[in-house]
Amino acid sequence: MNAEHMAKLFKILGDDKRLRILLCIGKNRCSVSEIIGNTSFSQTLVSFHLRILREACILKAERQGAFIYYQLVDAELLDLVSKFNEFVSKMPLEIREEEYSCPCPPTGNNILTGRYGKFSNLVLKK
Amino acid sequence: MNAEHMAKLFKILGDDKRLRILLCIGKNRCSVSEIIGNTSFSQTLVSFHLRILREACILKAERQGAFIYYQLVDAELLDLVSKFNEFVSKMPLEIREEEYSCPCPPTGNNILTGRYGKFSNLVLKK
DNA sequence: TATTTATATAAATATATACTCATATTATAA
DNA sequence: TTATAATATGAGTATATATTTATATAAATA
Repeated sequence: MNAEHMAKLFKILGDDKRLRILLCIGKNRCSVSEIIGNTSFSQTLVSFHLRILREACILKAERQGAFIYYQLVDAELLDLVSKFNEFVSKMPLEIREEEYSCPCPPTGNNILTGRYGKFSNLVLKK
Repeated sequence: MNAEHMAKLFKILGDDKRLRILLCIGKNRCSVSEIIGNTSFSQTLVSFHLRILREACILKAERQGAFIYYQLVDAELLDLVSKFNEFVSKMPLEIREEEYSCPCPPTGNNILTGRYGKFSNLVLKK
């Protein structure tokens, strides 16, 4: 596996607004106006993120009159994202919270003391 | 789909060094020393990233004597990452390059002029 | 052809993230 | 018990990324 290449893709997906733009487009073909309307992000912000997605070859653009339509280069990406969504929804809550911090170590304990992990109730193994 | 939650996970995976640490651990159980040895990252850097992965509930830690062993909380993540790897390896080269910039628009042209996209050879559609 | 609509872009700013440095903790060995 | 090995952590710094601001381009319309 190539960590560098993957990290680039993950980094691009690792922004909630960019993801919302991607999910908004889905497997369809959307004009920038539609995206702005659906997300309520500013025009410049949408264009900024669309450029990033386009330059990463995740989206392709096509002008039609005054409008520019965007769609996925490879729609399989959506299926992968969907699988990640299932995975995330099964994860411990912490990563889904504002200040996610899995209690590993949990409050009052320390990783160095041997007891941590919300679900494992680990104890020091000698 | 929850863009915010997914973005958090993608963001954590969107760092090549963190990914290399994850791939190094794989479905095994690795001491920090092993990770340092395999990656040749500094001890502090490895600990820094391990903390991030641990606090996101991606990794769990277990002390055994002086050593602390790390392993995936849910090994299915590796399968997902592997699928992403396949996807990335099929992508146009640009995202895999140092300065990835899909020629959309390509050099000399402009997205506004209607011709861009390495593989689509798009022309203006009226 | 002047104006408006749709969109892009460069540059400035704000914010978040990665990395390093110095130091602390725990366990083990001498 | 002291020293050493394994690891963690807080804080500072460097770097990258997101967002906004101001402006530009292209097409459509008046």
